[in-house]
Amino acid sequence: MGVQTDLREKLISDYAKLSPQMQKAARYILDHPSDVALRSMRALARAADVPPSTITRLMSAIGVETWQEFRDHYQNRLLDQPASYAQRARETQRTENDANRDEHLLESICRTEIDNISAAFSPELVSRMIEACEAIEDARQVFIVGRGAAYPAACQFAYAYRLFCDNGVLVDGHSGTFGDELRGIGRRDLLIAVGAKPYIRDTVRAVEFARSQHCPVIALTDSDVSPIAMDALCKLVVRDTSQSFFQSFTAALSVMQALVALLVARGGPKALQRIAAAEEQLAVFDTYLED
Amino acid sequence: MGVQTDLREKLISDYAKLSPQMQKAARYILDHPSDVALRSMRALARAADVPPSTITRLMSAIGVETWQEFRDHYQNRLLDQPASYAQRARETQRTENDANRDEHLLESICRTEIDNISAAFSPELVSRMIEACEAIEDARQVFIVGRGAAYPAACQFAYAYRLFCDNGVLVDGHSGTFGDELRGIGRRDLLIAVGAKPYIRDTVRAVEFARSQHCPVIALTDSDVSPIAMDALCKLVVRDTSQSFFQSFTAALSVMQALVALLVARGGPKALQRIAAAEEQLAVFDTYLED
DNA sequence: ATAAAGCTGAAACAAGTGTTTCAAAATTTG
DNA sequence: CAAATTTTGAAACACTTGTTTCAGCTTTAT
Repeated sequence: MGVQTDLREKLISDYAKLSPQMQKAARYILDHPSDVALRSMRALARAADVPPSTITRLMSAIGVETWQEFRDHYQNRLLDQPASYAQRARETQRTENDANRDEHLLESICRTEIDNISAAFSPELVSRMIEACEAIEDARQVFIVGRGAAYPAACQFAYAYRLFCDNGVLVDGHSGTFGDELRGIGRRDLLIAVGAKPYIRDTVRAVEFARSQHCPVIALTDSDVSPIAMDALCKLVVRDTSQSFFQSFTAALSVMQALVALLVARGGPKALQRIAAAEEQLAVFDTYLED
Repeated sequence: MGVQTDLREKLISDYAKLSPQMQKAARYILDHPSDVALRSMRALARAADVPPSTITRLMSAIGVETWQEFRDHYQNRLLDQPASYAQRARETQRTENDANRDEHLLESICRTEIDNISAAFSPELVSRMIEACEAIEDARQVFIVGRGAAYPAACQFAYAYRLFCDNGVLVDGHSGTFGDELRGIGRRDLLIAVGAKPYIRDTVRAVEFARSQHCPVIALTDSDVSPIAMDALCKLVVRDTSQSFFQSFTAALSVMQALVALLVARGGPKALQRIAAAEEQLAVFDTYLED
């Protein structure tokens, strides 16, 4: 059962009880952990100046079934994934009885969602989000497009953005065709396009049109080579890994919300003031339930 | 120019000139860089759903002699950039000047979002989600309501749900008033209501109306005592903690997506069949961009 | 010293690796 | 429409992989 003992610690504590050759191997592993993750067992054995069989013996000595298991552990450490994702996935597949199947699925979804979010706030993405903010702040008008499953994320941003800026336009095709809504788009404007595979034709067309009018594009999508990301000023590539048939737009939504938060933070008191005004207006329309 | 050309950039810039299969491979590599460093070429090919030869061909297409060379490049990248999330968090906390203020904010948003998601998949919520699924499966019609900031989450569910069930209705007020859309709601139906503080009057009214018609309610909201959750058959209470002025709907969206995944999983092959049919229909309408 | 216990490394193994080849299929061209 | 060209994936390849086996080599205890 999954007592997630750290194999490195195990290696250290058992070190004294190992045979000389195994100690040699163990020592090399302790000194060169990344070799375990990246090189083959034989290559490691060569580097440690030890026959391959010694490594195998070392494995069983520290209570590890197979080299694969050991390597997986080190690979996950390198990726900074606290729990062995692959291993857990296998575990989940094993217990396939009907009673716990649903719980397993949800647990696995949870892990995936967290992974997706973590990846979305990687240092690289963070700096790209800051770039995106700068572009948004400089834009005359901000168009937001997202169809199908990506619509909610686009919608979320548009809704929040409009509470403190009045230059946001959600291109949703509700009011006639796309062409109408994008009319007049130009180099001083900005298009935020959201979409993952399968790419919806309308979204790609909107991006292409914007580009043809020299309007810069911020792409929130699933790949660097997504058609939406082509020639984009700023590519916000997020994971949409999911257990189900549908892609997950959780990370996309999260990034959208983060952009809003960032814009407000950078906007200072002026932004907050505008939000207050917007809220007041909504209150006038009796939108909210008073407590 | 530098021998140290970034192979990733090369892959992106040459992407358009590659053959379809190579694009498939290139795309997988771009989306899963750590697979290059950690897994074997054949394993990667399998994951990318491409024959091994395609990878070899891709190598020569981008001017790389051998897979080894390519892999080494990615391994070095992985080692150079140990920017583990936790580590980075500690680093950033040290420097507290204005330049890093944005990074800090995003960092903190990330943590909060992960917390929100984790809480949403707690054992208690998991079992409630399973209850919710059972209710949805038994319902004659499934109405989904969510206004304002909660609209995207409602929308997301409605979109996905409609791909495999035809008894879902998104109550969004687009087609006239709420009253119209909820007409005929009754004890055999189900209302899924989404909303957090500040509660929007329309949503609460919809819940009250449903209740008056003896229609059970599933509430996706921020508190057990939220007006939306009153007398609900099933309360899915998620956190919406956020660094910004706006609540975060990430957890709500995630739960919605999880519900969909669960419904599909429980629906078995029949559900998948329906999805296939829906996809086909979308293809007929030329919705998607072909690859 | 000598038998018992273990440790060690060469060799053998089945399975998996990266690469090349080649004929069929798909696409483009004339 | 057919011919020329490109693209594709299965098969074959030589080699490496992780593991097991086994005979020789310590070491140790009597």
